[in-house]
Amino acid sequence: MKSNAGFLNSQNTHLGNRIFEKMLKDSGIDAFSGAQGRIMYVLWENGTLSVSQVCKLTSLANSTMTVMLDQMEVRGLINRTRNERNRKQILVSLTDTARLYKKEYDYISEKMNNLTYKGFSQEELMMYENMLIRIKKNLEDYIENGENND
Amino acid sequence: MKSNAGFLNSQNTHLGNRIFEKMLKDSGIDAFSGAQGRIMYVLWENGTLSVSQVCKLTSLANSTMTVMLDQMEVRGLINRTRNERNRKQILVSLTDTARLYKKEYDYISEKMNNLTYKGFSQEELMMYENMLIRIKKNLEDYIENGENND
DNA sequence: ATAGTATATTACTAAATAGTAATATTGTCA
DNA sequence: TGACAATATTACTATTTAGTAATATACTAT
Repeated sequence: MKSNAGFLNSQNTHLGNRIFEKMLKDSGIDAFSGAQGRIMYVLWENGTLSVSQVCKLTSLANSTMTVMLDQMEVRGLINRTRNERNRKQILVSLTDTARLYKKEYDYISEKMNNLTYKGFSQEELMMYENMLIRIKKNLEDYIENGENND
Repeated sequence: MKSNAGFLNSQNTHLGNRIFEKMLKDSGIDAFSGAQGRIMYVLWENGTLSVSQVCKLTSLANSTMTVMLDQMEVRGLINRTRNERNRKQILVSLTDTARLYKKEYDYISEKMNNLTYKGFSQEELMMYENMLIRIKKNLEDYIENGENND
């Protein structure tokens, strides 16, 4: 299959990240970055999670996550506690401070969506999302078992 | 507009990058990385370009580009020469060495596409690409002039 | 000629991301 | 009990990406 969708995607990621970081900064939010916001997002949506669940839901590597959680703990955004029901796991939860930022984050996300998907109908946006979900599944499947049967 | 397409996209980027880097490594390619490959890609496709054109075509920031080109020059992948017709510009061109890698890069890209868009019809893939192009335009427009008229 | 603009580099700082190898803790199962 | 697997941290290294401010060079237009 020949396509430059992957390249386009990489471009959009760079552009989008730069815009989003600037939006946060311009909104006076210096308590957290875009990358930290994405981790907070899965915690806002799902409540308390184990570290590996946060990795899974953000698609970040374990080595990345430990570093990010360290920072966020120091900045008072998350707490880490051991899961008493399965003491192998560390549970990550948002602090009250972090919870306060949800509204502002949602507002900026919406602004970001408005400019990113300008000209898209509801149907088109849903179609796009569905494709992203299918792509994600393909990539995850490959990482889990596909590497060995090319 | 409410959507988590941006979040999905960020996930797919992480997963895709990890897979692609590993594919390069597993293919024995240690002469360049995925990020460098994307810069080489626009040079393979367009021939010699000025630095700002490479920035534009990769959607990377200028500060990123200088660093990347420094590395690639040291590794013998690109040359920099001053444009004699417009001596403000530096022209970036691929070395013969870099040109040799095109076939292998294309092969790996195709493998990457096959797994990423598994289950997609030609029409769906084209639709996806078209949406990415529209999104890119929206983001570029915003960076160029939209920041001041929200 | 000079002022302003465009192009690019230099020289920083900082953050995000991933990989690896070693270690600690805990749970599971034979 | 003892071996193994799962979960997470620690302690690195390296790369990618962006921002900023200063500087150099070259073109343009008045």
